[in-house]
Amino acid sequence: MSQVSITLPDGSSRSVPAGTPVRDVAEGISPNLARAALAAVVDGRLVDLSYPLQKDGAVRIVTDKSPEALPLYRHSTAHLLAAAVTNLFPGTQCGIGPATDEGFFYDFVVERPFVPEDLELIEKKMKELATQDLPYERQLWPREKAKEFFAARGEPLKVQLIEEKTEGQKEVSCYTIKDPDTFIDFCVGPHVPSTGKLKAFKLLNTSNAYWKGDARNAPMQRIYGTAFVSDKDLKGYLTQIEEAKKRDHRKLGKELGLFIFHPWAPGATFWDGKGTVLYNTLASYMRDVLLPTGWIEVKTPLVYNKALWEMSGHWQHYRQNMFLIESENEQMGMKAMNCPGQYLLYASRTHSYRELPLRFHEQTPLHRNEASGVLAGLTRVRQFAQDDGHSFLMQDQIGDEVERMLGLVQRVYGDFGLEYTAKLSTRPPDFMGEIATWDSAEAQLKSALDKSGQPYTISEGDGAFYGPKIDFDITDAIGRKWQCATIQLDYNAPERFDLKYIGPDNREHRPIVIHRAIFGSFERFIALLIEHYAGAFPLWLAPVQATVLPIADRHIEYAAGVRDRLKGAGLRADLDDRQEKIGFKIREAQLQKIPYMLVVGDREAAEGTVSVRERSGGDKGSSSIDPFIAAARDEIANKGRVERAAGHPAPDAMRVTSFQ
RNA sequence: GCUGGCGUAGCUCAGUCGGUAGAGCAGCUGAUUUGUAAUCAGCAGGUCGGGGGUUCAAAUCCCUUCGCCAGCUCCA
Repeated sequence: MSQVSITLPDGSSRSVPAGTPVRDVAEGISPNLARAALAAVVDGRLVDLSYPLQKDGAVRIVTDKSPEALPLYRHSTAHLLAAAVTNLFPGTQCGIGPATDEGFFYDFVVERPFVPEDLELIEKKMKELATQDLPYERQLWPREKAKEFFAARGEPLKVQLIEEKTEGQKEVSCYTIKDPDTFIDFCVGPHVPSTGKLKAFKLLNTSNAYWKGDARNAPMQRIYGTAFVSDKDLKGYLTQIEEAKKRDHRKLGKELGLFIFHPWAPGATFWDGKGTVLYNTLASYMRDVLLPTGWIEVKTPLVYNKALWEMSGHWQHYRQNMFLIESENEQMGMKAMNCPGQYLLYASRTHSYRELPLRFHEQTPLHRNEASGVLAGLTRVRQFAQDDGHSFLMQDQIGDEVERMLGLVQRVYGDFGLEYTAKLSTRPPDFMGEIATWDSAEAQLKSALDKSGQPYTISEGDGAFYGPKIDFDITDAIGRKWQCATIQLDYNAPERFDLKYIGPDNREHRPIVIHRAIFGSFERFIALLIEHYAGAFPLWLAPVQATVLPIADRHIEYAAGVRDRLKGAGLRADLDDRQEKIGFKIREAQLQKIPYMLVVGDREAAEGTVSVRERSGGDKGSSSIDPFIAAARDEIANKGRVERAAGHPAPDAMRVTSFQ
C-alpha cells in the first residue's frame, strides 16, 4: 500500500498508509489528543475524523480549543436537535439546520406548531441521545439513490436540496445518528465524532419561518438553540443575555422617564420631558455638525397629493406602507421619505453647476405604516424622523462628496464612542442605467472608503436598483444589528423628477442625488445610545445634569439658589426638596443616573459651596459653585471624552442646546 | 402580515381545582429635620387589555379583537 506524507502544525512530518483516517493520526500523536479530537483541518479544509488521507498535505487536529470548534459543535447540535424532533414527532419533515453567530437553528414542517413544553421534551431527548454517545457516521450515497430514499421517507425538501446543491455530482454526503429511528440527514458536514461530545447546549425559542426564507413558500417551525464547548461558556452566555436585558432601551426608557407608547398610537413615541431633552440635544448637535459643512436645513411638507407619490414611484411600490388621507376628494399620502419633497424644492428654481454639490438636510417626521409584527420599541416605529440629507451633484464629484460624508459618520460615531460596521452594496441584477456609470460610481465609493481608512465588507449585488450604497450597522444590547447611517447613490430619482442644473456649456444636465443619513433615525439612534450607555448618559446628553440635594428643610432656600445659578449658566439642574433623608435622595438620583449630585447642608450654606457627588465616582468633596459650573461646562464641551478632558482641547467648541 | 408566548393597581409581580383580587415600591396624609444608595405610621388606589360566550359562579375555560414580546418576511 502506498504511503502519504503529512505535515503537522509543529512542522514535523510523518508517513502513514494511504487511506488512514485522521483519527488514527491523532491517536498516533497522543491518546489525549485522540480523546480531545473533534475534527481535522486537512490542507485548509475542515473534515471529519473519519476522513481518509489520500495524498500528502498539512493536517491539524481540531479540539475544543480550536477556532473551528464552536461552529462545529453548533452544527452537530442542530443535527442532534433534528434527531430528537423526528424521534418524538414521527412524520416531521426536516428543512435546514445551520450554525449561526450565536448558536444554531433547525427548520421543520410539523403537524402543529411547537409550544414551550415541546422544547423541554425535545431538549430532554437530546440530552438522552448525547448520553448514549452515538456516532455521527458519514455515508456517501449514489445521488439518485439518496433522492429516492428521502422521497420514500416523505422528505421532499431534502430531495429538493439534493437536486439544487449537488448538480453534476455522482455521490452525495449524508450523516446518520443511530438513534432508535436512525436519523439520516443530507449534509456536507463535518461533524463531531459522536453525540457524547455535545455537553453544553440549550434550546432557546421557537418561531415560524418560511422554506428558503420566502413568505410565499410553505410555513415551517424553527427551533433556535445555542451550544458551547463547555458548560461554563454556556452559562456565561446566558448570564450575558440576562445582563443585556437590563440595558434594553424599552426598560430603561420607562425607568428613566424618557418615553412611553400607547395602544392607541402603536409605533409612535410619546417623548416625555427628559426624552425630549435628549432628542432635542441630538437634533441640535446634528445641526452643529452639518451647518458649518455646507448643509442647508430645510423643512418640507408631511402630506402630499397622490400625484407626487406616482411620480416618485411610491404609489406603485410602497403604497401599502403609507398612511393615506383624503381631502376634498383628492387622495393624499403622508410622507414615508423626505426625498420627493426635497426634489420639488430643488426643482423650484434653476441651479448652476457652480452651486453643486447642493446639500439639503431635514429632520421633519416621517410615517411608515409598518406591519404590526415588526414594531420593536424605538428601533422600529411607524413615526420617526431621520437626519435626512440629499446632496445634488455631478458624476465626478461623487468621490469627494462621499469622502466628506464618511468623515461625518466617523466623526459623529466617534463622539458617541459607538462601534459599527460598514458595508458596500454593489450593482444588483435588476439595476437601472448604464453599466459604465455604475462601475464609475462603485469605483468612487470604494476609493472614498479606502481613503477614509474605514474598514468595510462588500455585498455584491445588494445595491438598490437605483444605485450602489454604503450602510452602517450598530448592534443593540441583545445582539441584533440595526442599520443606522447610510449613503446611497441615486440615478433614478433625478430622471423621474426631471432635475437639472446648467453646466459650464450653458446647457441643461442631469444631477446625481446622494441620499445620506448619519444617525439614520433619531428614534433608532436614541434606542442604541440608551443601550450603549446603559442609560448613564455622558453629561452633555444627560436630561438632568445635576440635582441639588438639601440635607434638611432649612437648606432648601440655599439649594434653590444653587439650582438657579446652575440653570442660569445653562446647566440642566433639578432640586430635590422633599422631606427625605439624604441617603434616600442620593439613592433616587443614582437610580435616575444623574451625573452630579450636589449635597448642601449647614456647612455648604455657610461657605457658599456644594458637596459634589459623582454618579460613578462617589463623594468628590466640596467645591465652590463657579468652579463646579466651569468644570461641568468644560465636560459638556468635550462630550465627556476623558482623553480630551485630560489636556487636549476639543478641536471645535460644540454648542449644546442649553447654551444657545 | 405570519407562528408562538404574554397582558392583574402608576411600576414590578403573587393569585392553587372556576367560588366576586393581594404584596412591595410609587402616590396621598401625618409624624420625623435627617450628611452620601431605601425613616415610620395611616389612607387611597382595580371594568383583572376590550368585546362576546360557557357556567349557579370566570382574572381563571372557550371565541374574537387590540396591544406587547421573540423570531420569520420586510426595513431607518
